[in-house]
Amino acid sequence: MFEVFQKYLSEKTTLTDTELEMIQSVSFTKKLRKRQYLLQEGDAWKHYCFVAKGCLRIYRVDQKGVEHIMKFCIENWWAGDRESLLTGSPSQCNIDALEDSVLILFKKEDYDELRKKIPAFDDMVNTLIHRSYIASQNRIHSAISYTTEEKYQNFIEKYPDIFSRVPLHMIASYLGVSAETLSRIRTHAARR
Amino acid sequence: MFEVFQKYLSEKTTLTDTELEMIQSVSFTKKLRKRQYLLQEGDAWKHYCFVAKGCLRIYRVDQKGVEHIMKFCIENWWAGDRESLLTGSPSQCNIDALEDSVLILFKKEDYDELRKKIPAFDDMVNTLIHRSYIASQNRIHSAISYTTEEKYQNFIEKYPDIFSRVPLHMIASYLGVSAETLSRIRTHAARR
DNA sequence: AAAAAGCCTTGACAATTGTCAAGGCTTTTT
DNA sequence: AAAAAGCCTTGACAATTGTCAAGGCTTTTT
Repeated sequence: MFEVFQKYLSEKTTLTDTELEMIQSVSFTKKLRKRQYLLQEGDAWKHYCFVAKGCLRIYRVDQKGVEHIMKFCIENWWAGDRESLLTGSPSQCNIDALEDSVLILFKKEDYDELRKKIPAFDDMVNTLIHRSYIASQNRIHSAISYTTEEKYQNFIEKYPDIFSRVPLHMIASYLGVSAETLSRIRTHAARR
Repeated sequence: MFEVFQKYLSEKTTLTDTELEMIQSVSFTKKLRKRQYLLQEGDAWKHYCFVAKGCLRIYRVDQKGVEHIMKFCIENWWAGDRESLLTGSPSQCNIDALEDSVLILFKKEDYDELRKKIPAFDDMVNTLIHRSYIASQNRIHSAISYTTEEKYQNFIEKYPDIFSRVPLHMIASYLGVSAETLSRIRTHAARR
């Protein structure tokens, strides 16, 4: 499965064979069956994790036991909890697999080492975090500005590939509305 | 006013006098009177901007003409639009001053040059973007998980210094609720 | 193959929120 | 000093949303 990651790298940057070999040598693969956990609340997260196949979901659970989905991660996305990774604190997130999945993992130290040794890799990672930040800002904008219907339409437009493989009640959770409300918005929208 | 930025730098990293001189030599100061604009929708944003004094607000305007506040920036915060900066596209944001303000600015190219030449500065900037991302994630969590009252309490806890100098209707906008609803939540909360 | 679990929709009703309007107080402008 | 603008609150009412419950369909498990 490393070839999926290799393809991803080749689309994002240019590496020599030696550099690619360095990257591969510190990577390791993990397979997750549907419903298995990659991370549970309270544990510290210490890796970088690339999704080569499948679909993960990152969520937090509130005091009432309700799950709130922070992110879906399909092929070519990165999963993990940056807060726990950066601060070393126990994670508030759970990550589990919505489908059987294959992941390419790096220990934080190895990954940081790669960034120091391979400038092109470092640049790529920099761009990545920038883009993640921008995506977050746009999601915040959606959350505070859009009506529920607009949030839903925006999600479909932006993530058609996620929309088609994830249950609707999870999309509702991601958008911050109840499953029933999303259902009603859908029937309402379909009628027009 | 550069000394405010210098103090900020000394708290975040360690630099030699030469490095500090390099940074100062490419920086420039801008003063903004209350209600003046730093950036208007449609213009490209090409700087990094540190707030040495005052208070700015970054907001977007929707189709109905309603403003939605993305961020408040007080002393020691960074203002700007990373999306426009990274992609070169025209900004969807407006930035204006809520108080008379003093800003330390860098052209993007100069800033990037500093990062290349000064590893400690580069590390600092890296940490900064990471923390910004984490803060965004937590705001998303608040937006999709909390009740309006919880969002409000969370804001006061996290940003007491912003809370005390910004009008309530702007905090309402930041939280994604109407000013009237926030007002009612406040009277309700005060009664207990 | 049968049973269980998961997913989505719909109804009923209560709770929350937005909108419009008005009024009082404070701050800014003239 | 007077006028204007900005800010916050409150009422009335409609619109939106959440919660609970039930039912039908599909997928997964036994």
